[in-house]
Amino acid sequence: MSTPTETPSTPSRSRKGPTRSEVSKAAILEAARDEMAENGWRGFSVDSVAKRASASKQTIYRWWPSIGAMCVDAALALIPDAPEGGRDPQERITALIIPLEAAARTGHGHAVLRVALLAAADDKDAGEVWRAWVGRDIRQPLRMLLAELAAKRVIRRDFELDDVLEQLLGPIFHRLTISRAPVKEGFCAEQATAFLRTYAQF
Amino acid sequence: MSTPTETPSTPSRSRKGPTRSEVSKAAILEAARDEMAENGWRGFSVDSVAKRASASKQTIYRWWPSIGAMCVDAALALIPDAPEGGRDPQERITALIIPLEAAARTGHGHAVLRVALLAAADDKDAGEVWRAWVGRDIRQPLRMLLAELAAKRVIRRDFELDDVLEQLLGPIFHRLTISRAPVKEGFCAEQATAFLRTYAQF
DNA sequence: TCCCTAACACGGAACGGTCAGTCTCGCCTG
DNA sequence: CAGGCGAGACTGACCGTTCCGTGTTAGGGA
Repeated sequence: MSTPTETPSTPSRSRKGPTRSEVSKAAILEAARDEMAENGWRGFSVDSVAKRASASKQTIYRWWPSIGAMCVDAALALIPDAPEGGRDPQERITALIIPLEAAARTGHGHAVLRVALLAAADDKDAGEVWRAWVGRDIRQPLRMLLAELAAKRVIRRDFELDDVLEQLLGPIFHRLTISRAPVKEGFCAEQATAFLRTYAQF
Repeated sequence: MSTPTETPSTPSRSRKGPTRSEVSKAAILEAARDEMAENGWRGFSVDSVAKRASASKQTIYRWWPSIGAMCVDAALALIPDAPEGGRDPQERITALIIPLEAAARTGHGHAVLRVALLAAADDKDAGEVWRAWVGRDIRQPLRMLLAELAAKRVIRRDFELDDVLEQLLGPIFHRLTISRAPVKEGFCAEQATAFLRTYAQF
């Protein structure tokens, strides 16, 4: 997984007492994913997660500032690392977003990602966790790549980075949340192709 | 407004007793919009809507099968009718989705639409109401239009209608929900342009 | 025409059940 | 001995439903 922001604040190891149990944390995230898939966002309950993970609610609130932040972390753990992009511009753009597609292609991942997106849109903390991840793993590398492509005259220079991001991510998020249709293989590659056609030089 | 599906089932006028109060219904929808904008989806409560509208919860559940369905109806009432599209393909596609942009361009509309989208993604009834509206007001006219453009060789024939829909709607929904940035004028026109570039004949 | 009555909408209030977020235990670990 | 842990109590809020008393309307009998 792509180290989902250190948000679950691992406490500094310069004090007395036991360390926080990574075992409990993992059990909580696992239970959270199952509850997310079963009950959606509004129907999601901390009590159920605690019970399913045989953990105490206190432990959950020790790791995360809000349940939304926990939901996003739980989902981010399903997203694999990005592959090495080749030389082809289309391949390199696809490589940035294909981890999302990979996570979304199972029924479980589809549902978990949906709830995480709902959390990110509905909960302040969750939104920050999500945007931090996107910023680091997608937006930043995308910015470098686009700058390079613009310099090479592969794409036009008059683009707004965030507009491009929305064009690449919007469709797959729409599919995950509103239409709920399966994400077919190559979906993200299509978005990359569409972007290149849109912003091709002349 | 674009008659948001008759979903709030207006009962047939062939029975005894008083008619349902359209005044109450309007007050409820108004109150619902305010609560949506203030509290988001998970923080949204029926009790608060009832109190704010000086209505009884009974009345709410008489009109709508679930609070999600009510939220979607409340938001749909903000969406104006589509303008007449001109002759230009780009204009005609833009005309289909610009009502969404118009509704999203105020702070209030932005927040209300966001919650409606969350409801549609999270609640079964709400999702049906939303998809029914999109199907009637956007998907169906879009299908006709695309068929015409394909026949005239303006666009390629190998497109999937729902993929196009996602490409047109995904970015604005992403902006409403995840990035929460203001929707600038011409946003939808850009999506239409991007689509035409992507699917242009060769 | 007039009025009675059954049927039902309304606001308000209450219900049992669930949940969030906090707190307190007693135990255990480093 | 500081602090994590599971367990569970607690308060206030909420959901979805039900009941109440009042008001409004169509249909029917005189």
